[in-house]
Amino acid sequence: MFAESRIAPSVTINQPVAGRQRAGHLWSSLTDVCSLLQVTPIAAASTADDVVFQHVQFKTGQRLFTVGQPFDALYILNSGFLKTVMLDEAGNEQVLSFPMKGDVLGVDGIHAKQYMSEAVALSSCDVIVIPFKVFSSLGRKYPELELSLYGVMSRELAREQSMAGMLGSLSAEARVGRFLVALSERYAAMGYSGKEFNLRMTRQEIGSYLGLTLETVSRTLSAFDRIGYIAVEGRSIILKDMPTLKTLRRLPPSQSRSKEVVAVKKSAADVSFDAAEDLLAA
Amino acid sequence: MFAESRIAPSVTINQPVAGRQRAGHLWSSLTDVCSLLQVTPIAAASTADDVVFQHVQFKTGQRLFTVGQPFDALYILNSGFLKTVMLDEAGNEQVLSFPMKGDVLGVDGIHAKQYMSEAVALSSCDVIVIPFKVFSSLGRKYPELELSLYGVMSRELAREQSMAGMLGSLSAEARVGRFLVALSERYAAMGYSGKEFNLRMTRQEIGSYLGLTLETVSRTLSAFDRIGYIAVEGRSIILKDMPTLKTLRRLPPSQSRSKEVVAVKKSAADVSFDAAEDLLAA
DNA sequence: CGCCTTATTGACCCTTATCAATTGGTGTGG
DNA sequence: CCACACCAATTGATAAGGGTCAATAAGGCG
Repeated sequence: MFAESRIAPSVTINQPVAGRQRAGHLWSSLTDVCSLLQVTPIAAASTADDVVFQHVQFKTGQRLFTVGQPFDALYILNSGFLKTVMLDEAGNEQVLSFPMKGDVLGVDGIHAKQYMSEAVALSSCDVIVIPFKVFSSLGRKYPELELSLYGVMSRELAREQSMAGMLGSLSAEARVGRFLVALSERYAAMGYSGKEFNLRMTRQEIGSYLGLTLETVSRTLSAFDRIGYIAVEGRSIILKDMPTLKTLRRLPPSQSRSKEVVAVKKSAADVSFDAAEDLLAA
Repeated sequence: MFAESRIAPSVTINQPVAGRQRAGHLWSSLTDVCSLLQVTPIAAASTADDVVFQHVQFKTGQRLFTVGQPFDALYILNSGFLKTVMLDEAGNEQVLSFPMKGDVLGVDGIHAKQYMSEAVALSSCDVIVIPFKVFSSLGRKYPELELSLYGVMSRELAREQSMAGMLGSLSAEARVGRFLVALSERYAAMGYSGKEFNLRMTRQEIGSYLGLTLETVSRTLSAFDRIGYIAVEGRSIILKDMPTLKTLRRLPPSQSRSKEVVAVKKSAADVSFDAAEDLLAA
């Protein structure tokens, strides 16, 4: 039983935390949760292995929580794929993120005591439920733990910031290119192939996430394929030129070049710039 | 001394926390900080009035911290105006926010132990420095305090999310309109007039923040003025039709209308829709 | 007082949204 | 088991929103 609940972290990182069976549900220990979060296991945590967290399964299309629902728990994704969405005043969905294994969900509900977004399963999912009350009392007991939540939120904030930067200043090609590379890196971090993978979301959802229409996403993918940066066939993607995809030139829309930094890094930048022009010419 | 350091919250909200003079610098108590953050004063805080936080002054153009600088403190803006910016790979500035009194700065540095953005003074500023070590130990002593940091970060995250939504789906007019209204509401919350105020930032900076060019910002403001939604003259703004500015129609770019919600709220929505068309016609 | 930054406005056109038609895939019911 | 319906994706035609370039005016600030 102990052996099962304490698999070596290096192994658990690349496959779902097994947890243990009890009363027909899966449960995870604090140690399991830490390894899932890639947090250096808390020294004292093993003494608290009696604290267990419940797993819940969701099928495609189901929602973990919805906008306005009272906030009471954080969720950690153990396996499967999700999207999180905001709803504007007209009820239109705007995709905010595509959480994957190890990601924390529901953080935006802490402030107003109700969730500000919705999390929708894009596949069968297994999530660990962390009641917020339990979490914060644990945080008091293990300062490293609360620091790690600060870390998670801070990272999330930084991600959202660079997302805003991207939406504000990059061309469609650059957005799609970076999106693919980001996905690739996350798959790779999970132990899957970073070169070949299947998209779990529709063009519509990608477009909503990137601030583009589904047609533009489709066209851009087709263009990338034609040029040879990738191979697409429906939702299957093979990346062939990640460096170029990652650095595709921003057509300088917010030309907010600080006058100090004008002619910086000519060589490296212009390589990807030329590549972008090829793309447009094709 | 007590009287000075514990001004009634209702008063301190609308004017800089005075703090107390000591060794040529201003200092604030924990109670002062709480009132600045609009956090319900911590019950036990008065017993900890020996904990004081240093104020620091910055002049226009100076930076509170820069990208890559080791993270060691959070900052709370006591008076003045700032911008925070990210730098892309080419060194171009992208404006992320325009912090005002009571806002917390530096949160994005927690995760990687170094600041991910820069904070630049747009006017003379007075900020309170909260060494993060001090903060987290205080958090352990006063759970309400740490909860309030969670709250701040969570709110910040939600703000950033709706910002991303706005960048991804709203027209230039809608962005500028909402920007003005948001500014207005923040000025009002600080006790200033929400109807008439001066912009503290350039068109360039507004554009960078909204994902537009300075020309588009300028043109949009001129158009608003022509129609009568506002009166502009350089950086002075008078809002004349806030409801319309706030609800200016989103030209449906990411037409991700969920099929359930199609013909919702006709009357209210179409009023602002018509208004938007007037704008474009003018 | 004069320089330099900021703002305004016009002309042009490129990128990307919009509208529309077609195909392929999947699931369901006759 | 096939036909039909439905959804995702691709691709083309068209146009407009907003970016780029440029010239001028209006402010600050040393």
